[in-house]
Amino acid sequence: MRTSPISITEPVLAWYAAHARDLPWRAADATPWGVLVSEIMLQQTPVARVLPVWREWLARWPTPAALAAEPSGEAVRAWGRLGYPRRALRLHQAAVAITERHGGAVPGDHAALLALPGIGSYTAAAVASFAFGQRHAVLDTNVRRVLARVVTGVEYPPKAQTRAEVTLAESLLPAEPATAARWAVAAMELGALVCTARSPRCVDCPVLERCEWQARGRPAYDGPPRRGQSYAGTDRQCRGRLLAVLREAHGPVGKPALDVVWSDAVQRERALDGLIADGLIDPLDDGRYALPA
DNA sequence: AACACGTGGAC
DNA sequence: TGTCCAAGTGT
Repeated sequence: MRTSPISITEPVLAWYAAHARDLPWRAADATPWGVLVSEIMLQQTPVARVLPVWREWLARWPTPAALAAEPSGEAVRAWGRLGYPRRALRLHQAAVAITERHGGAVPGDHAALLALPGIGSYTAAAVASFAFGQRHAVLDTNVRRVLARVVTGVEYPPKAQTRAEVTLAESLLPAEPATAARWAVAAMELGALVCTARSPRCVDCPVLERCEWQARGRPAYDGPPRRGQSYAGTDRQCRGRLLAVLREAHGPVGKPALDVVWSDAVQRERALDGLIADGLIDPLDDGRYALPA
């Protein structure tokens, strides 16, 4: 452990001031709701794909109450092809909860955020930090990779987040809340732009001289193979096809319209049942199917 | 703790 | 072409 907080945070903050991307949810006029929507959309999803959808959402639903007033199916439809559509459903549920329990204002309290559907440890810390300027360890995949390299000296963090990582992230947090919040977003940005998973741009790194991975000669990852997620032919792909039919339809659709998008009937029924169980598709009394009301 | 959960761009 | 990966959460 070759770290004192100042030695890493200072250069990263300076680098961020000069190289941060100009993203709308970081603008001075961004609301906590805008930040929250961005954080949910960005889960496992690249910035470039989120940008246009985020703009549509914020223009259409500028407040949690505006979204809560619409059927959840509208959220699912407007989610488009971002993937993991249950996020849209949970964001709608969160909007309802915020409207009912918090008077329509996104809570700044970490515990209150954590209690909202679809918001876990990372997102609660991110919203509290980015939207409310609070001091929290914000540990996402970018930050975990940066710390693994710079501090621990290995190419990739462990598969599952460890207590040690949380402790390390907390130990690096600047004392001032406002500075801590800037460090949180700066460390993420460094991971997203410079300390990337593949082909890191070490020549552009503000902490190259303090990087333990660099000091060790950038040894390649040595550990159990990192999970490769197959997709073609899976229930996931089948669910995606099924839901796409509903998203693109104007109203309810009959069973045949769903049947034609997947040939394996057993798998198709299983996937449809799953979508219904998840609340992403409503089976109507007349035998047709629709996005949820 | 491991697994399910979408989608598409990059190499 | 297939693999890897992108600001995780819920079970």
